Amino acid sequence: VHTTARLLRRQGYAATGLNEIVAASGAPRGSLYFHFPGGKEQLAVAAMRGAGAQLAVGIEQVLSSSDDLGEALGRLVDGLAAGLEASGFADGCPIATVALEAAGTSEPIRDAARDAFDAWLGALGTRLRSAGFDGAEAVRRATLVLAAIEGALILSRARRDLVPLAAVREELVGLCA
Amino acid sequence: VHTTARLLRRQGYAATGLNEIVAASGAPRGSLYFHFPGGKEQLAVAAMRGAGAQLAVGIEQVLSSSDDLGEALGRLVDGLAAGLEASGFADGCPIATVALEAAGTSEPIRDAARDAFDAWLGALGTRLRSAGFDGAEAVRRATLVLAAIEGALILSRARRDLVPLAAVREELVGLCA
Amino acid sequence: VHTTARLLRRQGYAATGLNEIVAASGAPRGSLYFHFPGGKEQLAVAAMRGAGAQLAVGIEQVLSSSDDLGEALGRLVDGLAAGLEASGFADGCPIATVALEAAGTSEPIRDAARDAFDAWLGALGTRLRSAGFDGAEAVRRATLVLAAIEGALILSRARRDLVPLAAVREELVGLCA
Amino acid sequence: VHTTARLLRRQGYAATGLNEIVAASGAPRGSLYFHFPGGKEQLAVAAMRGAGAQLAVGIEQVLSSSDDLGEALGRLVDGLAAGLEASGFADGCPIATVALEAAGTSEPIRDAARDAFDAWLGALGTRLRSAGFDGAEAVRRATLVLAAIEGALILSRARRDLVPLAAVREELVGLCA
DNA sequence: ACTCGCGGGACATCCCGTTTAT
DNA sequence: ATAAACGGGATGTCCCGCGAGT
Repeated sequence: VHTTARLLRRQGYAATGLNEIVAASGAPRGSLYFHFPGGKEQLAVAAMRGAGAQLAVGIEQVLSSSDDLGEALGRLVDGLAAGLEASGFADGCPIATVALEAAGTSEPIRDAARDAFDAWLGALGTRLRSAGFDGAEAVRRATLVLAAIEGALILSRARRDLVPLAAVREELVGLCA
Repeated sequence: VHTTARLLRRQGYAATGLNEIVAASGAPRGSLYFHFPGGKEQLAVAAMRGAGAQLAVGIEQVLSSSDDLGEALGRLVDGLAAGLEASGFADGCPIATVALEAAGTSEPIRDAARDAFDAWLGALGTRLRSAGFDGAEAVRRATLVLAAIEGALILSRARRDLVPLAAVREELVGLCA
Repeated sequence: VHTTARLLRRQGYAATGLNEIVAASGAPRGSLYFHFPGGKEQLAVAAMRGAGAQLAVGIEQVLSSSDDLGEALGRLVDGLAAGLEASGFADGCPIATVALEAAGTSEPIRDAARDAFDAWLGALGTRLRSAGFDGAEAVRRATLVLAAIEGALILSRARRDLVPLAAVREELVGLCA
Repeated sequence: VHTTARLLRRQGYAATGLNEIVAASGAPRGSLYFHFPGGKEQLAVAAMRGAGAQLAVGIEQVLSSSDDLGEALGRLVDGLAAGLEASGFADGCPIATVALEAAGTSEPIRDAARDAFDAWLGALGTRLRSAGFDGAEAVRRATLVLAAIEGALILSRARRDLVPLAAVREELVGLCA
């Protein structure tokens, strides 16, 4: 399950074979359809929900690590950038890749993606409100922050350097200071 | 070729079969490897470069359609949002989907994605400079704008509504006014 | 066990999965290999022997229901035809389907099939002798009757109508009057 | 294709794997779905139609090999018995096995079985009419002959001896002399 | 410039038999 | 005697890339 999340994050849904998952995880092939009768789709949903919840916790921790909003956001982007670089620009957003290719095909996967994004948006919005943004503006600004980070992860993966992430970091910190 | 771009935009690289492409396009099956000896990868690269160049032209046109920067950016997002909604939330960014899943696998595809993003970034940067941003800041702000739009397209596809795009539009317009 | 017989009669041995049996019967999955350590084969043999013995009793009852041999045979065919039609041409001979596909593979299954056929042949032979046929001729005629009925069940299932069974019924009644 | 017919005759539809067919025939695995886009079912139908037509020709030849009806029928049964014994009681009717197990599942297979049986019935009926049977009686008697032969093939395969076939042969010859 | 067919290697699914716990 | 989980093999399907034969 955890292995599935890692592979999905790097390769996406269609490019990740079930054989690859069982080979990489060491899990028994036959047990898969016992635990996940829904097959590949159900497995992907489970992996996405797990990764989404885990990252939500991480986001909340980082955002509450500093009283200064700009510093908190900066640390958030820095953490993602560090993870991306450490993996050789393989580990971007664990949800976005699958969401983009399977959103039009599978409703359960789309739901899992939406829920993950909503959780992250909620954490960002809460932090923004605690920094003085009022309700509606906090939601819009949180959406901008999340979208900009997601987009910067794509750009950085395509370029294999951290320049886009760094630029977005600067801008976001400047905006929210 | 054009059909390939449409399918890749919606389904991504691995989920799009060669049979599907030839069936949807009506093109002769055998001549594919005459025109594209590199096979599926080369075909995808061609589709991405075509779509990237086409969208670059579109971006430049919209950005130069108004002297007011905020209005120009607003129109850009509106155009993308209209296309997304018209396609039933199927047609997002024609590059991002493939870039995310194949960036770690195929270098030519990654190059094509980077070139497309660079072209769009260049158009945005030029427009920002003409609106008064100085060199380095223009590049950073252009990166923020592109990243935010890319991210908002992902969020909107996952939610099947235009709320994230609208929020990002408001924020970007406010920022660049 | 009884469920197994029903499924085997309709689908044959290889097409009937163990999962299907436990799902259809509501029996506990784990106790199957307690009662039938031999697995699927032993289960099939038990089902065949049960169905064979049950049908042997039915045949004897029908054959002894009339002093007139022709009338008795006619009732036998009528009963089978009614069962076939009532099941939507799904329930033919409970032995023949499995016998044909597994005869070359599994000796226990072949034995069970042979025993069932022998029991039915014995009942027919006894009735024919009581109607005046002498020993050797009774056996041959019983074989003809059983074979013709088996064959007619196949033809009727393939056609989804009772015409072949009716034709064979007429001929057999005429022959044995 | 021809290999498919042989395997289906011996093992039936569900027990015959596609792997087994391609291994036994030497045909390329990937070409299979080019020639038979319908997959296993279409392949089985083709095999059944081929075997049915071939056997129809054989039946007509044997039936016209003698002016004496009883002798012609005797030769027909003898030929089938010889083939059955020569194959170690593996090659029975090439249609019946598949018909029994797939008749309830696949309409194309049922159609192919019905057509084969009809062709054989037609050949038998024609021969019976030429021997003096009138129309309706010829059809009924032909049905009896075919059904008895089919049934005797089942009984002989289950017993692994030719006794049932020999008995049916005697009876049929006696009946039609 | 295009068709037909080859070729073999995945793919996701599901099966049957078993062990491990109660 | 029941249940959950293991284990690996086999299923039918379909894919992508390449040749001969026009």
